[in-house]
Amino acid sequence: MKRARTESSKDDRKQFILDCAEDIIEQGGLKELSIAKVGKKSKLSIGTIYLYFENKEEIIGHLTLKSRQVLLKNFHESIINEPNALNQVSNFIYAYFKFYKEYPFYNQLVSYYESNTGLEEPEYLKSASLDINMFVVKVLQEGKKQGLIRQDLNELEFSFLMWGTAVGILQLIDVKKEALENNLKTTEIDFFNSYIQLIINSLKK
Amino acid sequence: MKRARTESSKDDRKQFILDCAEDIIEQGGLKELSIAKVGKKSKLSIGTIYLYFENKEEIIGHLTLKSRQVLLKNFHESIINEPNALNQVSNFIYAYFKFYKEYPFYNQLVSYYESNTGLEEPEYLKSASLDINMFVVKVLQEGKKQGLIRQDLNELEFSFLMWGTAVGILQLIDVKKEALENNLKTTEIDFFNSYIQLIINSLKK
Amino acid sequence: MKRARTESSKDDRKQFILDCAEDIIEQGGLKELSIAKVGKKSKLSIGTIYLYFENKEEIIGHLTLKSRQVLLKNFHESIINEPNALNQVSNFIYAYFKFYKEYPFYNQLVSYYESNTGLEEPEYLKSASLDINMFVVKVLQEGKKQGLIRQDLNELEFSFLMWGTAVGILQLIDVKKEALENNLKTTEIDFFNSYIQLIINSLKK
Amino acid sequence: MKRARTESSKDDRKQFILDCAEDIIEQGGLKELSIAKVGKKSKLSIGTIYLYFENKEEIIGHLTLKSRQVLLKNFHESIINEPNALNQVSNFIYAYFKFYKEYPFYNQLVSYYESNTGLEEPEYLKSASLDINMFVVKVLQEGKKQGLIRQDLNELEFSFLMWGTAVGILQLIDVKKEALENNLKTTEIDFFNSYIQLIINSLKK
DNA sequence: TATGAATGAGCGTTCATTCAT
DNA sequence: CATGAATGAACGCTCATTCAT
Repeated sequence: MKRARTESSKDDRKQFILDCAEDIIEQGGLKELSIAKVGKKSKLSIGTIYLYFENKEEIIGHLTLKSRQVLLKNFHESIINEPNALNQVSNFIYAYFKFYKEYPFYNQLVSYYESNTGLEEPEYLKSASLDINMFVVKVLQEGKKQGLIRQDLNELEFSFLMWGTAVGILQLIDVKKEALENNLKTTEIDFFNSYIQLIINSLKK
Repeated sequence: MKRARTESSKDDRKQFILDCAEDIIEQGGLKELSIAKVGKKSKLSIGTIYLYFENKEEIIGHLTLKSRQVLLKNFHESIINEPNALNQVSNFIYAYFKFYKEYPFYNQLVSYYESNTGLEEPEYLKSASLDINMFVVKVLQEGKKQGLIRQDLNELEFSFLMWGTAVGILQLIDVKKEALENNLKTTEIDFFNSYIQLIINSLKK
Repeated sequence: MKRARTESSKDDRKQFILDCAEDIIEQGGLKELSIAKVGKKSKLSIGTIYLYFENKEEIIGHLTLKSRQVLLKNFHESIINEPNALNQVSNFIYAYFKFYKEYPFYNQLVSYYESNTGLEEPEYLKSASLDINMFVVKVLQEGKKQGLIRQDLNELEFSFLMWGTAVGILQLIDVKKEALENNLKTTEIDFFNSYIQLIINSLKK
Repeated sequence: MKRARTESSKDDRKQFILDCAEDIIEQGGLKELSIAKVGKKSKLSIGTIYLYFENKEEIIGHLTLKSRQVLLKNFHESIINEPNALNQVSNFIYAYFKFYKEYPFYNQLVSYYESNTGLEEPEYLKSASLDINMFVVKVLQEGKKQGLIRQDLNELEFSFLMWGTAVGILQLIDVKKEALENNLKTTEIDFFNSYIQLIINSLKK
């Protein structure tokens, strides 16, 4: 009993630290995150931060985890009340766009392991990642059942294709915003809708 | 004559420094690039580096420019002797895959300006970027003429869609290599070919 | 209690760092002051210095403030037991001479903000500066009351005149010491006394 | 003959380099002066600069010399057509004010030896300095003859007093400009005129 | 005479991590 | 559990001076 309470209060503290770290990133990007700043924001000492997390990387890992969980939750919410599987696809891709607008630092977290450590993702991150894949797979399977999606589709493969292309498109929107506006004379949202159409068309029979 | 030799030796030195910088990035990512390390690798003093480049950003800018030029060159080479425009598309997308394998740090360079400085890309980088877009546009226009590509296609928009999605797919291949192998039981190259198919299908009439 | 002790030890450390910085300036001028040198002198690491001061400027600011406070204290002490306001003037100008001999780097600190940063002095420095002016003003007012100083004197203006001329005379004594001795056949102290006479005469009725 | 021509052309070159150095200081203060910048401005190589001057200090020394010579020339010009010696004093002090406004970097040069090297001034600087003193001495002697200046005045001593106080007043005007305006509600020129009056009054019988 | 490439110690500043309390 | 002072290597960058040509 006592253990349980302690554990939970430890988790609360952990979560609190993560929230503070998130605030910092939200305001200035991943490069602004430092342990000292987390300490200041949380009003905990630096040493205490290291009591709950082994190192900075672990904090970033947990933030990544959390953001993936939030993303999946958003995906689920985006399709309730929408029976048509193809529309569901549109919906959750669009949910990703909104998610990215709300957490613009998300891709920085996602690409953290690749660009900043060269290390593999830890197991819990892989797992959260696969959860998202499985969500997509289920929607695509339902689409097949509904006869809206071509039968020869490899759902899991397509889930990876969607994941990769969506991340890339959002990065491009971020980095090339000006080029899109000046050369293509389009808006972010119109461009993203073209991307959604690209995906939808390649799913149809 | 003497002038020409001197200028060229200065350019050689510049190129040598860039090569060293590239080596460093190749081995440890953009975050590993520091002037001191370039100095060590090139066996030049720190001051000498600054004789050839005004600051670190200029080095990164040159590397980015060079990689874009190489990419465009690869694109051009990938389509000579291939008359069919749709095949040309396959070819240059695949050329991008090969390019990325050779310059795996490429995307880090691309996103450098946004994520690390908050500044816009300098004009010469934007221009090199647009050159690539225009290459793609021309191939797509030719495809329309050949009756292989749907007439309602917005070529420039599609060039951006290709750019963004291809970058994302290659990143995913890098980061999720293991997941692709373990869960999807596929190879990088097969997965990338699926991506090419996705693009080709969405171009066809 | 514990808090008080901690706070005071932090202040002690701060003061210790300032003392080390002062030593360095005293030995080689303001241009010799560097954080690394302060670290070496204090046997603290560079990082520790930055634990107590935000940046080098803050260190210089504190030294400047301290020296102004010491100067004012010396002024006060120089006039106790001296009822005659004109004598008080002589006394505190002479106190400035002694102060400058003890803190020969003083003028370098004063002109630091203008010549080295182009920035204005921070408010607390301006305030300490004005305190000194107001001390002078009070003495001059008292001199008027005593009928020793001409009634048409603008006290505040004269306090600035004294400030400026005294600084200049002491600088000259420093830089032209040899010329004073060789050409003028006088000593520092005699020359400075002539300056005091100049001031006193221009105050008299 | 040939030697003479060579020497003179060498002097021309030296002068040209000094002019370039002066331009740089004029634009950004003494701290902006670097040999590389002088090289760029003069379109001479760094090595060539070192052919004409042993080190940076020597350049600064020569600039100081030149400015003292210009100052003396201005002093002379300020008193022609003015027979009254007391007015001559006013005139040349005011000429100093104008000189300082035109060459605001002047005091930086003057105090360079003290604050930046701790070394004595070289002989040629001392000599130029004494020339200025002697100019003042002559005017003061003339004033005595004219019966306008008190007979007990030590002219040489007073020339040093003037020199020191004037430099100090101009420094104060520079550094404390804001304080003068905000607290004293006066202008530079009015304040400087008060200083002139202070000097004139202390000269009078 | 003239060049200018090269040096390298130095600068102010940051920050992940440790550890004695 | 919790603290936070302390570390020190690393960063990007500057610049007076040297020296081989």
